[in-house]
This record gives sequence, structure tokens and C-alpha cells, in this order.
Amino acid sequence: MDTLLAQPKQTFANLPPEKRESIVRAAVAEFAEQGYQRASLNSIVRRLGISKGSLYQYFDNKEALFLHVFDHFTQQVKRQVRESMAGNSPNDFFVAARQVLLAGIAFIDNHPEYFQVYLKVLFERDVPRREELVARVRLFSLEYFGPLADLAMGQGLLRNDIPVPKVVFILDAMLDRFLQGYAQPYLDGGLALAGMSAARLHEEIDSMVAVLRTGLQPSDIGDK
Amino acid sequence: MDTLLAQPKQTFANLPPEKRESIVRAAVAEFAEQGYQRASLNSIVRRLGISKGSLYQYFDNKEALFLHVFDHFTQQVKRQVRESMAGNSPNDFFVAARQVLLAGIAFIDNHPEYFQVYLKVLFERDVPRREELVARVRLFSLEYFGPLADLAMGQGLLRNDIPVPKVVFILDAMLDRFLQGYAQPYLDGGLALAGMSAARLHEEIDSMVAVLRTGLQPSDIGDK
DNA sequence: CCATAATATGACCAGGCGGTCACATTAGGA
DNA sequence: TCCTAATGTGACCGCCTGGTCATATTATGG
Repeated sequence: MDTLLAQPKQTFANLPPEKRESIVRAAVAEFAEQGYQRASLNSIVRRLGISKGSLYQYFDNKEALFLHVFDHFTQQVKRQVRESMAGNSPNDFFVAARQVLLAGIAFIDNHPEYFQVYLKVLFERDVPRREELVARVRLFSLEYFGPLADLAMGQGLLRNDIPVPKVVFILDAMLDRFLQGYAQPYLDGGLALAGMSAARLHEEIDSMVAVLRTGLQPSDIGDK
Repeated sequence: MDTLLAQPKQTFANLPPEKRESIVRAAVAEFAEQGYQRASLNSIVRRLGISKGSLYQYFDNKEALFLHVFDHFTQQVKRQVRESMAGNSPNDFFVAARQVLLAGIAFIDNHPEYFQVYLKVLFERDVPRREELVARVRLFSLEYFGPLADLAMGQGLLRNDIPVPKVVFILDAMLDRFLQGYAQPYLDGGLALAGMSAARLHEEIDSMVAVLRTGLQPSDIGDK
């Protein structure tokens, strides 16, 4: 599960770290812009000012380079989640949701290209090991919300006419789609999420989470 | 707004309808599988058993063919919406939402490839006139929900601490993401929406709309 | 200093692309 | 029947792709 998808060749490991990073950066940029199949190794080496032969000394082929990039991506996600959750593990289901959403926003702000790579993978066919890649990312959310929802349901904090997996789906879907709108401006329904001040964005998030809370809690619990 | 994006050459118009349709079908299939840039005219003519020269007698270039396909797509959407709404114009905001969702499901069932083309356009760059194309489709939903939401808000049927555009966004986002899950199995959070019986699917839709209703209505209105 | 191993290079390959065009085939009216 | 206009065809063009490899360059350590 945590195993790496692909390891670069030894030659790559021998490189000074800043060169390794610049190579990964260039590759991420290319995959973010073009997706997997349209991404061009020629374009990547052009960006880097190195020869194609060199790139093939570092990675077996295009697929290995891509999988290495995706490994970096999941590590960054993990790090961002850990950072955003640091210290406070919320017991309230919807406070947790809010936090995940903020983590997502922070991730897109910090690594917009990585998120584009992910979106491309979602909807492109013939991406190597696509299902596995997608599953790895989606699990971050599902594995996190699942237990929390179980707990909340047990405490009677979620309406019991909707099964837990459905609750998790609704929550996850809403957050996911919000992030799509944040990353892809014409999916924000004209709200201009991307150009918003942090304060306004937090208001949008809060009102959305409030809607989810009211919608998903039992009817006999008072509104906020 | 309703004008066509591109018209084929006269030669195409002179073709017998079934040939025109088979050409569009082949093109849709290719664009659905590969997106715009990766789609191959060679592959399309191979599917059809016609020569490449012929295709260029029908359309000026790849872009014109694609835009013609997209014109067909929007027409199909329009038809599906008209059909699904036939007769009953719901006065209840959330009944309307349910109906839009059902129309979306029906559309994906009837034209899965067209929906894939749309998803590809959403997340691929360098698609000709992408923003315009996306806007055309999204407007179906936004222009429909907007006035309904205005009305509902005026009647005090929506919580007044959330502005109408935000309400429309939340509703639209949830429906949109549900359809993504229906069309792209690993986006359904394990609910297996695609393989579901119609009856079960309707239950899922109903419970989701119920959540939206409870979440979006004023707190002083009783739950359903 | 030199031998050897590690790394860097870019010309080159086969194959695919969108697009063109000279030519072959067919259709229609006189 | 025959001339003309419309339609169909596929070899070909320049360009780009992922990938290879013989060769040049650099590092290393005895």
C-alpha cells in the first residue's frame, strides 16, 4: 500500500538533490499541462536543457518517470494532510470535514501542478496503473472519513436513515467538487473561488459545511 | 448563444442521413476515448472504412469535425432535458433538482460517449473554444436553477443566510459530482452507482436530494 | 598520469500525426 | 452517349513521438 510505484535508476539517485528536484519539477509541469499520453519527453528535456539520453539514464521509460512523479505527489499529499491536521484531531465530524477541505485548498495553493496531474489522471484513459493511482489518492479521504462517520453515527450525530457509506460519499463528493471548482475556474458556477481572499474563501467553506451539517445530522438536533 | 459552432461542408450535407450519422458516431467514439488532441483522424476513417480524403471533403479540419460533434452533443442534451421535463414544471426547487439529476442519468445511459467527451473537454487543455463549450453545457443547469432558486428564496423556502448563487453552486456541484460518480466508477466512493438497479439508484438520488433539502431550507421549516 | 567506470550526448529509427493533392470514380443533365 | 461537375482515394509531406546506441566527456582511485 505504501510501497513506491516505481524506482528511478541508480544514476538518478546519484544526482545532486537540486538537480533531481528540478527534473521532477519539469516533469510535473509537463504532465500537468498535457496529461500522460500527450506529455512529451522531448519537451521535458528541452525545459531542462539536458539531452534525451540523460533522461533515459535516470528512468527506464516514460511510464517510470510518470510513476515517480506520482509517488512524489502522494507523498506531498500525505505531508500536507499531516501538517493541516497537526495537533488537533477533531472529534466533530464536520469540523473534520472543514479541516480536510482547508487541507485541500492549501495543497492546491502549494502544488497547483500536482493537482492538475491528478485531475488529468482521473479522466484520461491509457494512463499506466490508473485505477491504482486514483485509489491511492481517494483512500486518503475515504479512510479518514469512514471511521469518523462510524463514530458519529454511533453517537447519534448523523441521521440514521442514510447508511454511513452514503454519508461519506456525499461529504467526499461535495468537498471534491468544491476543490474542482477551486482549481478549474469555470467549474465554480461563477463564484470566482480561485480569485477570492482567504477570508472570503473561509466563509464559503463554512457555509458549505454548515449546509452539510444541517443536511446530514438527525432532524431532532437543533440547528446551529 | 444557440448558433452552431461550426458547419460541415456542403458535401457532408449531401450525404444520406445514415452515413452522416455513422460518421458522427465514429467521431464521437474516438473523441470520447481519446479526448480532442489525442483523437486520431486516421483512426476515425479506419473505423468507417472511408479514406482520409473523404473526411476532408466533409469537414475543413479536425477542429471543425470536433465542433460539429459538440453541436450534436448540446442538441442531444437539450432534447433529453426537454423530454425529462415534459409536461410537469415542478414548483418545488428540490423536486426540480431531482428531475435534473434523473435527466442527467438518462442522458448518460442513452449517450455514454457524449458524456465522456464532455468530461474530457472539462479537463483537457488546448481544446478549441473550450471555455465556450463548457459554458454552453453548464448554462443548462445554472440558467435553470437560478430563477428557480430566486423564486424559492423569495418564498422563504431557502435559508436566507446563504446567497442564491451559492445555493445554486452547492446544488449544481452535488448533482454534477453525482453524475461523475455514475459515469466514472472509481469516483463513486464504492457505492457502485453504475451497476445499480434503477430502483436502488432512485433511492440514492432521493436520499441525496433529501440531504440537500434539509441542508438548504430555513431552519424553521420542519423536516420531511 | 593513466585506466576504467560512470555519465552525458544527439543523431537516428520506426511509427503516428494532421493535412494536401493529383488522380480515379461516379452521377446527372443534355 | 458524352461532357462536366461532384465525390472518393491513398500516397505523400513535414513534423513530432518514445526509445536506442555508438560515441564523447567526465570522475575516480591506484
